[in-house]
Amino acid sequence: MENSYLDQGAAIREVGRGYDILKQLHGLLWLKSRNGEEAVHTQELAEPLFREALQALNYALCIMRPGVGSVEVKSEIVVLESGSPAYSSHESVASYDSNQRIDNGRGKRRRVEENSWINNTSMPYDDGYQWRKYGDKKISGTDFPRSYFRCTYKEEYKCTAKKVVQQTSDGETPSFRVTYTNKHTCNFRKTISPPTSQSSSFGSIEQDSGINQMPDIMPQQLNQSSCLVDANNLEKIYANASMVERNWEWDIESFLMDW
DNA sequence: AGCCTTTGACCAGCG
DNA sequence: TCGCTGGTCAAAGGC
Repeated sequence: MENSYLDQGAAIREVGRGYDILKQLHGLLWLKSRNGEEAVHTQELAEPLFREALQALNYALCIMRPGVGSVEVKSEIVVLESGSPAYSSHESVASYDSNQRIDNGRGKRRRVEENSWINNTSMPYDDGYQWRKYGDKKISGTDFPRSYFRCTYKEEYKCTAKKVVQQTSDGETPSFRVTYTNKHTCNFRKTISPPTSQSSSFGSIEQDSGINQMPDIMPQQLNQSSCLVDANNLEKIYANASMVERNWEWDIESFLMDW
């Protein structure tokens, strides 16, 4: 299979998205180190960003790899907490599933011909998008029911994104196989905006422009912090973080622009 | 009131 | 052709 320019464009966008999220993670690390103490639950904030970045990069790799259908990108995040065993590894496997069947109207099924990919994960329900469950089915040969989700904005924005969550193992860190079908066309995602002099409020659900997304953090996660950082301090920290990253930032961004 | 999940029924693909 | 199975619909109830 030959990649089209459209596919390359999509891949570039996904790589850009992953890069952007990693930048935000870098800012988070600064947030912690500059405050000296555990001012923010860094892990709690960083984890969804890691997952988001991995998902974007996995998807981009799927697009870019020749011979789609055999793509298998494995990546793993291990977050270590001092004084405790490794926080569970988070495994993510993206692949196109050429044998999967999808719907074609009420009850119709056919072999996949459009975009779908699989993500094996231990946290299937928080991927930054809003989903509405529309079905639940016990599948023969499996120990756990399969759940069917569609994008919440299906009607409003004709978003055709869907996902199917199948638990594959139980235990302390249960794993799930999440099959995504179709990319989101609604572009709605949980985001926060950096505080500005005009606004110090955190947290909004806004339409993202595709590449300059802010961290995928819910406002309540910030409010749960034992020591809140006021808006002015946070603004300074964001500014400092972006100064530090400027050295390596240009190389990647110019690459993404030239590619 | 509006959005969500649950759940049984329905329907079409597949062997 | 028929039964099994997986995916979706839609009513009902909950939050």
